[in-house]
Amino acid sequence: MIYIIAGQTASGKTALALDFAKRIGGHIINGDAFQVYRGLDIGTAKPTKEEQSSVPHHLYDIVDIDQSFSIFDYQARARQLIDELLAKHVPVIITGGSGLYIRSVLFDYTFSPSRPVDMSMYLAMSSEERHRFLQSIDEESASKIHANNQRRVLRAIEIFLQTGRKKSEIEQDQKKTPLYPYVMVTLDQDKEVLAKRITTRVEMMFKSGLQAELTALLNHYPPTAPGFRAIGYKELLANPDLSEEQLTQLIALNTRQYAKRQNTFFKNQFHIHPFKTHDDALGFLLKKHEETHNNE
RNA sequence: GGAGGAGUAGCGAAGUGGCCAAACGCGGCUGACUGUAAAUCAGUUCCUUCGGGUUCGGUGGUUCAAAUCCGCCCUCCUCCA
Repeated sequence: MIYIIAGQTASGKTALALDFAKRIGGHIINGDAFQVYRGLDIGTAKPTKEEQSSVPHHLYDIVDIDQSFSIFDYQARARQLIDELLAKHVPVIITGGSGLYIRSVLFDYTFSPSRPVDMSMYLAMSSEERHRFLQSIDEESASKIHANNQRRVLRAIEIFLQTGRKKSEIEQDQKKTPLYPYVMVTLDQDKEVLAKRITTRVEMMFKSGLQAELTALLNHYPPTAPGFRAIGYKELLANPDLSEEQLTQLIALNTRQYAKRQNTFFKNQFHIHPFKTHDDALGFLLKKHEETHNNE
């Protein structure tokens, strides 16, 4: 059984995962796109060293900030890890806020090994032309992807060029049921409560030395490194003239908007059990764990 | 006290007689999501029983018709005293 603790950023996932893991002797697997980066500690609210050593943690700090890391890498590493742990009957707890990453592990998402293809011709097209081209090779995908969503249109074209198959066709062939049995819990704070928590958290990040962390990292990595696209870092890099107060507001705003998108994704893409409090969620998870234990 | 300028939807800001419930941006809300996902994109945003109703600082006028023109009042800004 895989336990998934998801929810919006700053909702209290880390603490819940820690408590639950300790109670059942489980291992925690990171389900967060930016906590995989070494050095991004304060801004990503990564579990502290002490927390990480109190329970086995996986897939944290596995790549450098200037390395690219994608769902493809995540899926492969997470699945391998899950298989190993389950084989040893170790309960697996995935926690994080990157819904798509978690989905790609649980469901039969298939990513073909990437083969470089020349996209320059398509990059040069207008978005209308590009969308029309996609229509000509994969009508179904074109109908699902808005012409303005250039990133997705391009990817659908790229898939076709790399594999010779339509994106829609590849997805058609995938199993629709989860690959692993799972229970998923989310922590849902009221909007106002979450907004306050986010602001407080951003203020804390500055107090803990977010600026200094970034400055130190910039001695080793270029500001364009993939890891620096994370909220909390990208704002600092893009707005060197803003005051700490203004930056706090900007980061909090971006975080709130991100939290909203997370909420939509979890609510609509998974079967979830939502809870408002840490204790309720923990109680539910423990009960679930007991049930599955008795069935084994 | 005098001279100018400004007050438009949650905020910023266009509009200066009819095509205005009012462009656009931000924020808010809802949604999509299969290799950048802490990303990218879409819809929506005065009220409504969907017939309509009530708006552009306030008020009184002019006009077939006013956010737009005129009078008075209120508030804010700049300059002169």
